[in-house]
Amino acid sequence: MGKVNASIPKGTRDFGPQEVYKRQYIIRTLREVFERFGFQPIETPAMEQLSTLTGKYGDEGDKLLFRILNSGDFLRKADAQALAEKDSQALSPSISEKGLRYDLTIPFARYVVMNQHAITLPFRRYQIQPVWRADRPQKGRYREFYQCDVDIVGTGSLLCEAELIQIYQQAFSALQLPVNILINNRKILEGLAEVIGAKDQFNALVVALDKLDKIGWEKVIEEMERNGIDRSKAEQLQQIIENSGNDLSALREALAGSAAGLKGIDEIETIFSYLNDDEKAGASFTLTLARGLDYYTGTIFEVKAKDAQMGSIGGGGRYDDLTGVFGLKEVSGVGVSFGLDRIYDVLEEKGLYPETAAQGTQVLFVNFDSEGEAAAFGYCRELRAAGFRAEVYPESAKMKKQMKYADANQIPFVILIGSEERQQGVVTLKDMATGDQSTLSLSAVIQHLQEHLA
RNA sequence: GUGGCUAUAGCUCAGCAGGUUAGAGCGCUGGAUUGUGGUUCCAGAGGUCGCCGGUUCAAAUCCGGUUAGCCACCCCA
Repeated sequence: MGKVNASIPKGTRDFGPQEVYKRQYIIRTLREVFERFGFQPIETPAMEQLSTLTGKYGDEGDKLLFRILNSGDFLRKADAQALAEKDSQALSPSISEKGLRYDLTIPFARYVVMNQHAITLPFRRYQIQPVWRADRPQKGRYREFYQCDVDIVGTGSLLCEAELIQIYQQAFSALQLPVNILINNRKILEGLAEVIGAKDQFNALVVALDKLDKIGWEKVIEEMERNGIDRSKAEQLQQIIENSGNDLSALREALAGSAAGLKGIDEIETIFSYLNDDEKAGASFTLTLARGLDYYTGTIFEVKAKDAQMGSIGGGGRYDDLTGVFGLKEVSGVGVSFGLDRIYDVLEEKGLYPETAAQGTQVLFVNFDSEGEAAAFGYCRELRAAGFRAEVYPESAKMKKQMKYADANQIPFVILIGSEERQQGVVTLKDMATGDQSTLSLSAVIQHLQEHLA
């Protein structure tokens, strides 16, 4: 076999031990919060039927789906005409029936429909798994990344929205990461479109408005015009938004002509009424927040880390009829997602990992010779039984090499058992941070470690 | 899908008005120190300069192509 270049696909990454420890720390923290709120874990397959995935994320989303080539002699069953014309898009359905999941929400909707018999609504689930998007990678954007989703389906209660805000706050508080939580309601945006008479260009309006912070009113209006919204209507929208800002009562007057808009305002007010003062302070109604995904129908959320060069690290919203496309009507759901990889990047950038995030070996036994090795192996067994993470260096290499190994792996304690120690039935314990050494019995070692390791 | 930048040792990079033998720091190996790492000193190994082609007496250096990575746009976690 020829030598192949060692590489991994664009937009994917290997994670070394230190990185995995940190990722596990984030996941552990999130899971604790999720479970505190009564959410239950599920997992779904990496691949789904392509029919489950297509058409759910808009045209853009469909392009970003990773498709899995059928096994076997797939060309024999391929659409002959599409193949002859080299029409990839038309050919695709006949040679690819499966795809990698694009998010966790659609697979969850599919799960709910398929497992109706086994779950009791309302159902609270969390799910921490990778998703894949055939995007062009860049900072904070990967082709394989983890989402950590919490959703409640089977109730339209706005208590759920309030809980999700609490979950965001408690999770990021536990991670010691300051964030802004932005909240809006799709119905309010619909109300705006209705009031200015641009109901038919709702999507264009929302996509353009979402960029307001970034590009300013002039460019937003230009983009709206490009997408068929009259300039006068766009300017009317600007007027409304500048007048009311994020003030709900002012907005209520402006949207007086829209039933949907007023309902949206009612919903936001109800949600805030459930929150205490601290919680209210950490979440802000943001009229220009407009998440693109087509299925949101009510509240929408987005989370951004404060003072960080990173897009959103979380988002979500309510979808009144998510399971409808799979044949289960009138099941409302609301949920939010945490972007693990982006949270990781921000914590890394800000140096916010606690020292306890690492979970490496705590004690290394130096290997002197075959007799010492056997003694070390036995002591190591006892330390492990006592709950410590311990290992014996597997061969009697030079002491310098073994010490370097302990150093490189940030192992805080080293135990030496040479002939002298063996004769006296003791071991030498070295604290790598201070360099201090002491000769102790194993039970004294255990006591010492219990006092000095977290 | 569109645009910009980059590619030299295991890693981070220098070298590039073309010119003999391609360098540094870190890391690695050995030694100073045959029971002591992280500091210090000495020595050593390690490169078809991403790949293909062109210009030239001569290319890591200039030109074209190609591949890969990064960044931005679109969109998003």
